[in-house]
Amino acid sequence: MPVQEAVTAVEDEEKTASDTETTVPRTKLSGAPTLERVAAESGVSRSTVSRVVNGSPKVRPEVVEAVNAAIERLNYVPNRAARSLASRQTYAIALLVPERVMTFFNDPFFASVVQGITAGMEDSDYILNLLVSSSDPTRKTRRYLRGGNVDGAFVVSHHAADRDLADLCDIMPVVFGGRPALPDLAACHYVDIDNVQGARTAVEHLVVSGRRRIATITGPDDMLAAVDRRTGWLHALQAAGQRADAIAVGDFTEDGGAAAVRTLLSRWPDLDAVFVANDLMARGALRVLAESGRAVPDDVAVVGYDDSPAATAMRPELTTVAQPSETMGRRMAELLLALLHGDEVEPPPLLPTTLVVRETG
Amino acid sequence: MPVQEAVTAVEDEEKTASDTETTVPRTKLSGAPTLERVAAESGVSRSTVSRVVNGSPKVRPEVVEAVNAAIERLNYVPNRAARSLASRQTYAIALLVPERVMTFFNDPFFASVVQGITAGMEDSDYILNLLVSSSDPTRKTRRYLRGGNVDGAFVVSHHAADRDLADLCDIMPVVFGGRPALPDLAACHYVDIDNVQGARTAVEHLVVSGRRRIATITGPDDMLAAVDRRTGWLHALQAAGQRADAIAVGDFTEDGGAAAVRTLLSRWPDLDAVFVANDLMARGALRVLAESGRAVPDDVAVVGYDDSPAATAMRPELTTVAQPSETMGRRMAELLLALLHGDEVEPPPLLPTTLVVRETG
DNA sequence: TCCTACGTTGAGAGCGCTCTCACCTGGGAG
DNA sequence: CTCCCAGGTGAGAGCGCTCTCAACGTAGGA
Repeated sequence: MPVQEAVTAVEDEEKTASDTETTVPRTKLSGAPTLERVAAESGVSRSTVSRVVNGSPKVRPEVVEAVNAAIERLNYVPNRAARSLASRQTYAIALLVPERVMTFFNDPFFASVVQGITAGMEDSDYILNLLVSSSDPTRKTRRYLRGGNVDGAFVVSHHAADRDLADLCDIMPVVFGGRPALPDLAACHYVDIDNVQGARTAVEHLVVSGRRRIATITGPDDMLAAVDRRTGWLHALQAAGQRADAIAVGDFTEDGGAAAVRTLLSRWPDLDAVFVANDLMARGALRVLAESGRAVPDDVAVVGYDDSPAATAMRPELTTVAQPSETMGRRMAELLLALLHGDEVEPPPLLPTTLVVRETG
Repeated sequence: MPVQEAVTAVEDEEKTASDTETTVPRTKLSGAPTLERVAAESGVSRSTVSRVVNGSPKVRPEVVEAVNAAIERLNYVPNRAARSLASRQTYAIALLVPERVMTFFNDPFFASVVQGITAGMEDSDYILNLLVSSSDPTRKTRRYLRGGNVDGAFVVSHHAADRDLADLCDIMPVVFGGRPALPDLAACHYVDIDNVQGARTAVEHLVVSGRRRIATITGPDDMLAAVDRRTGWLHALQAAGQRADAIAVGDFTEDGGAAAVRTLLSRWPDLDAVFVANDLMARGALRVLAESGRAVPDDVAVVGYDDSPAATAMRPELTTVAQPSETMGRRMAELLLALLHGDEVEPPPLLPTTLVVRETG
């Protein structure tokens, strides 16, 4: 039966060729093979080829095979724009990265999350559109997002309290990395790490090793991760029947950590352990502790959070809480993909952390 | 004159509405306004609206105004897929990030470059597609790139020696961040930082401050940046009439730097300065130097490269070479945009570095 | 034997836009 | 006065795909 079709194909090509002569093509017509071409090549209709490409079950296996062979032979790749236009889906997902995160140095956490996301999307048809938005998202970004250019979005951020982001959730499925600090949590989806448990485990470790005056250096209160870690610290101390009053607030930077531990030392000179909400601050703390003549971990134990490369770069090496950042990215991808697929999803569980015991506590 | 047109618009809406009743729309038809709609609203043809949207000069100013008003009123955003399909341009650019770079994210350098790129693209119609490719780029990535889904590509990498990437240059404009280690350089475009001059300046600084035995710790030979830095070191020493034999190869990690400086110390115990090809290795070197009882900078001066946050985190603070990473990203964006626009471009000049003198030399 | 049902397939109408071309004006040249 | 040209405009044909619907066997039941 391919005879007639083969003729059609030839005619087609000739017509194309002569068209080329007369109408002057805007770009090389020779370019990508189309569905039409594959149809001619395999002797079926465009519709059937489309079905094969999209994995419809209602095509005879032998036809599927023939079409796939033709696709292979022609090296056919579907045209995304055409597909989008016809199906009203973009097969694109926005990856929103607040500018702050980009400049936020040395935080391999986000890089890992993004890597997890990309890994999780690998087998899907979706691609990622990188949007680095400043604190005041530009007209371009907004228009882009509202203009129906993406089917969904990831938000990778520490404090995702943007008003625009909340609205975004109404237009398309959005998955946040970390519980967003949004008023209406119900509307949006997120994957989070169990910061409370992570901190709690760290502090329990300190308690078990005999520490009796355990302070903490927290992050800014507008970052939920920081708040959660402090809560974990509190719970562990309450469970152990210890006082939980030695708190200093840092800003997640090394200098902030240094300043915070100085405050701590002056108000609670008898402290014998500090749980620090991230590694960078822990480094600052270590420095000040050394300057003040206290031995780590003999006089004061220190436990950080993140298990960043900085942790092993310190002397002594930092005991810290490792976060499953890449897993987080993967879960985010899975969640969004499910949402996009229209599946009924339930909130994914909090991801567990791991305490990495090194030299400081 | 809008009377007749207004009627048309109403009819249009009614037809749409009744269609909705009978044919059952796949998605809410109410959705985005189309060119057609804007045309009806402003009483001109679709063609004219298209001209206005694309900034054609051959439209009467008053018409332009009327159309823009309608666009504003309707909150019209052009449909990217339709535009792509018709114009055979995608208005998308691939941002290729080798996986290694993601994991190797001790390096705020890349984050800055990416930020520069996004900043440079802000005012264009193009958007970025993030493609994190493993060393063996997946089928998906390849197909995506060859499938005509992007108009151009950025490659952000240390060693861009991929064979696939070379081929990519034949299909579309590609701009590399850093001179690619490709056989046929002529075919592709890049923006690079003047590593030779950066290193040379650093070493000259050492020479001027009276150092007489200046060693270097280089990076791997397959990274052009490393090779260039070593060349700069060589040139400076030759110009100063000093011996240039004290070389140890590192791997850009802290431990690599430590090992390298140990080698250096054992073979050239009289060295009084080390130029280290990146900050991370410099940290390792500093540690070993301290362990070996040498004072920095009194006995041995150390100069790093990158001016990463790590530089200021060290004690003593590291003298190092700052790279204009964000500028590099910006230039990359400008270059690719020009290429895409069809402009005749000449290779951009090497970007100058800055020596940041701190405490180590 | 006819009718219905099902499983496959093809035809064709768009999706929203760009771009060519033909058409209209009006003004200057012949 | 006619012709031509140019700027400005609209009509209409696609771009490559999806999706509905109708048409086609073919097989089962009445």
